[in-house]
Amino acid sequence: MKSEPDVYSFETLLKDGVGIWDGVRNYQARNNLMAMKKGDRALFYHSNIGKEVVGVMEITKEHYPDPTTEDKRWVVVEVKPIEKLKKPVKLDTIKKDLILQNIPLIKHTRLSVMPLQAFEFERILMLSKD
DNA sequence: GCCAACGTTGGC
DNA sequence: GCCAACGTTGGC
Repeated sequence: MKSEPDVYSFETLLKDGVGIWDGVRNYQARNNLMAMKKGDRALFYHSNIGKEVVGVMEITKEHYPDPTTEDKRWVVVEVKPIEKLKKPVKLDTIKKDLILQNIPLIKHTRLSVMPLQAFEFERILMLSKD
């Protein structure tokens, strides 16, 4: 899940303790939000500034209508921070990694909420420990 | 239903 | 700050 850190950063989420993932206005990203189940894990990616995966989150509440718009098409989920990565995983590193060649972060750069296979998720965590 | 124009995202 | 990619809108 991507956020520009000057708008909403992982540090802010840590401070808040819980966050509402609002503002998604793209059908594909919306569908990915709706596929999330309580207890699912998600990675927090800082787009634009940093361009790196910085933390792990857990979905604490499944999708409901986005309170920031009247438009019924859009939804939010609620998340809480699980851990801050010791070493952020840079987009560069992900691009160079053979195991992560097919993740949407690389292929669909503009998509803000995207699914990961379990092995891809674990691989990113592994790269954060190097 | 097509497509040009336009707006937004995000990497560089 | 620029631009590529791509989604959306509106005229026809």
